[in-house]
Amino acid sequence: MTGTRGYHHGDLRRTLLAAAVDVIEESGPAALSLRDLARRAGVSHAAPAHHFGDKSGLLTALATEGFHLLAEALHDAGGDLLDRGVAYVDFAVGHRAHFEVMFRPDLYRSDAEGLVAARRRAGEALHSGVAALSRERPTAKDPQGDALAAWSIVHGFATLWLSGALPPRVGDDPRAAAREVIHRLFPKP
Amino acid sequence: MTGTRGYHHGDLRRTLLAAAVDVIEESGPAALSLRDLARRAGVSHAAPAHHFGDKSGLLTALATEGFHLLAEALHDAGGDLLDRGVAYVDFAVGHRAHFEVMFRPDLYRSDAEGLVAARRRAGEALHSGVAALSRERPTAKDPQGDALAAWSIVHGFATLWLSGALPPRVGDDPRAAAREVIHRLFPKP
DNA sequence: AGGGTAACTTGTCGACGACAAGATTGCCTC
DNA sequence: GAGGCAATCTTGTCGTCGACAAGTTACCCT
Repeated sequence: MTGTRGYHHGDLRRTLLAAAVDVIEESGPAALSLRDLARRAGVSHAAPAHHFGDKSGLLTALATEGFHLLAEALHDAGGDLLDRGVAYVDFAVGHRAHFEVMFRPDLYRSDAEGLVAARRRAGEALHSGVAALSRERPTAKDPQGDALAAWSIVHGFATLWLSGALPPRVGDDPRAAAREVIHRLFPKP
Repeated sequence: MTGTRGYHHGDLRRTLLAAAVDVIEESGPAALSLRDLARRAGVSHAAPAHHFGDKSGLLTALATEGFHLLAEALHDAGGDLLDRGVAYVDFAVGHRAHFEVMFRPDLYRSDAEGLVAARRRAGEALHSGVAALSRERPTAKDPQGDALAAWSIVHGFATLWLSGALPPRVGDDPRAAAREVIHRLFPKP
């Protein structure tokens, strides 16, 4: 059913998205080409347009998928704020292609219906982690400010890590390094 | 001398870089086209190649210029860590085109000679701010970890701000919002 | 004055994105 | 089980772009 033989591919949409992830992980979003994706999937050069409309349609789908995956990853990380922060970084490193597209709204249609919903879902998962913080640290006066600071520090660390801008001494374990960085923002007794 | 008349443009290199900044600020780096820049400057479609070799050459020059500007901005901000952090965010917002290219190494030649030097200069300006912190807070045990956390939080805030991902309630003054966020990482007595 | 060289032009090629129009297949209904 | 219908994919084409090659112009220096 998912075989590639025959006139109908069977699962071309998913195949194209997976190929896009491969290309972006190898060479970045700038190197993405619909014709190349079609070649990798073994279909004609115009086949992708049927599923995504145009290039930004494909990237919209990729970003939407990314926000859903991020929301799930944050959910699975449990209620602890530190763990959620590490999960955020872990998602960025483990789904680098999705992450690189998600925060580049000039590449896709940021007002697309499914995307808006997925982004809101991820945003809520992000905020509920900070709500847990307010419970365990009653001294916190401004949970929204805490949320912004937490989001900034994990997002910045992830972005710097992915761009290769960090000095080598940071090491090669993003989870451990992220944990230390987040710990500085919310020190535990 | 800098007039556009005659066969020789006079200052084409700078004109092209300025036009690239305009395009990127309007539509992002993905929309950049050498032929469009040439049209804006009133020269032939192949003129840019003479100055920059190819597209990544132009973006290498833009990133190099960006790192120099960032180093100067950090220097001018003075010795206080908080002020330097605000200056970092202010640079990102005020030179959004440069900033967006600088941390996207897949767009340019990250091993180019001038670029490596400029990036190191900016890195030193970033670190010397944290050295000042160690002086005023002798309790700090790990200045390199502090530097990484500080860089992460300002870089993350700037990136989120530029991507438009922040909720509207953060307001429209990036300097003030950045100051609050950084203050959470390094609270003053 | 004149030659050398940097700066710019014209011309061309292959690749890409987008669009149009046609071919094929699975499915649904009667 | 036969016909029709819609979704899926193909072929063909156009304008634009990046890159390269080869030629042209103007500045500069002695």
